[in-house]
Amino acid sequence: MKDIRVLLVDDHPVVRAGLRAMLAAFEGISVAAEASEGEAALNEVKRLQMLGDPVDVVLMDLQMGDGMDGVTATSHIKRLETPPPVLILTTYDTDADILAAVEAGASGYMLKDAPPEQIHQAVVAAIAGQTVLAPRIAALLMGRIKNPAPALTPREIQLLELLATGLPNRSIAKQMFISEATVKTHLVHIYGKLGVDNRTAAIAAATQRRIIRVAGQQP
Amino acid sequence: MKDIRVLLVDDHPVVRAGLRAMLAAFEGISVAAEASEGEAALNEVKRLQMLGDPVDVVLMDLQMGDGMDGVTATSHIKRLETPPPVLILTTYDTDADILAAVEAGASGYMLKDAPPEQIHQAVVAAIAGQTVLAPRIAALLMGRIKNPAPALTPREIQLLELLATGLPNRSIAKQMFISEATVKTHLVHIYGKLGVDNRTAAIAAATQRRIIRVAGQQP
DNA sequence: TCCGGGGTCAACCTTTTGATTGACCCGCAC
DNA sequence: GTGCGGGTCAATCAAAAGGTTGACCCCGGA
Repeated sequence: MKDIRVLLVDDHPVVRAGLRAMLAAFEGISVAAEASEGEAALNEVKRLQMLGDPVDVVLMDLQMGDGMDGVTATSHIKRLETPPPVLILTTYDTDADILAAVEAGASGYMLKDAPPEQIHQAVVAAIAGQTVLAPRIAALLMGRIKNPAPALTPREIQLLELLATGLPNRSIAKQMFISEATVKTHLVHIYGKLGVDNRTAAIAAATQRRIIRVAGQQP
Repeated sequence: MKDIRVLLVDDHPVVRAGLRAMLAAFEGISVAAEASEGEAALNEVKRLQMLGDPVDVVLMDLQMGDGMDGVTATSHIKRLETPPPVLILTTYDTDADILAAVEAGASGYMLKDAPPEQIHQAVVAAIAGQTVLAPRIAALLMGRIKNPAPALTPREIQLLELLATGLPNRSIAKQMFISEATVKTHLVHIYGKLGVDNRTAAIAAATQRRIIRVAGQQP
């Protein structure tokens, strides 16, 4: 039987080397290619498909130093004709990342501190078409069901993240390519969902519920 | 000549495997042991010294899921009789732990996205007794010397903490038993010291410099 | 097909925040 | 005792943020 062909996407050479070494310990699996950034990853997927030697699964980090980020790359890959499953493998377990990644079409969400067997199993399960979630992620999602989720939209979360960096509405508008009026509209919605009435309280609430992460904060 | 003996300390199996594979590519260097957390690292150093087979250098991550963190572990190791050099190898360059790590006696500070040769060179330099800093870290430290610490007063920090919970000036005033005018005065001072011009940015700056801690944030 | 939600924008008005100036009290170091 | 920094307060004006209403577009599901 042919080996499972994996594409590694991570901006850290150390992590790529680690995954490569880790996967090498298992039978029937091999690293087809590596990419240090989203755009390169997309091109690799396309290139190998063109060559008739497609990757079976993509292991994708979310945080990328520069270049296209993991969520964007995932959604691009998922828009291909015959997209491979994309397994997110990242360091953090915040809502912002998870929701965006799942919406972008990711087949799973694993944390980097997972033991080798778990990562291997996740890869196999992803190829089988299953959705795999790290236990901590699963628990987090369960908790969210019991605790009526605020249900912020991706756009709102994106805005919230800019908000937390201390930008005024005007700058947020520029960065998001929308008008200040729209920023205000989003803010009103966010305040309503979070049950607050000012930006500072919104950041506090969102941080507490792990919807966003703030500077200097550990996973 | 005897191999350089390295101790790897990182809570992520993936990263440990990566470093191991990466170092294996170089001559004259070998991984003597691994630890997933600070206390285990300290014990490994002691154990190998006792066996008369001491490690020559420690590669230490700062962020540790649970157990003793990297800074604490470093200072413990440095209190041994014949401490090996400790090279910090971490993900963030915004981390306020940089200063703490250097104070704890770290011989260097590298980022995980560094290419293999750089990491190898850093290890060699650390053993030679040199201090090695990633270019980005060096630049950051320089900036911090030029821009000395803000030196907020206790009262200002207290206010900042209330600020971070999302309270408006009026409520902060009540909780601190002062007038709203005084709250504003304090805020102006805080903004000046932190180099910002609004409350949200003040929280972001104070959080990043670990002046305050926000909800949901780990120590 | 119609409806609803997400996303966008504008006008308007109120409230809050930010910036400036000036003032007073207190304790402590010089 | 004089000066200085921390802490307190007030008045005032300008700027930003918050709240409301109403509107348009697009898309996907009932």
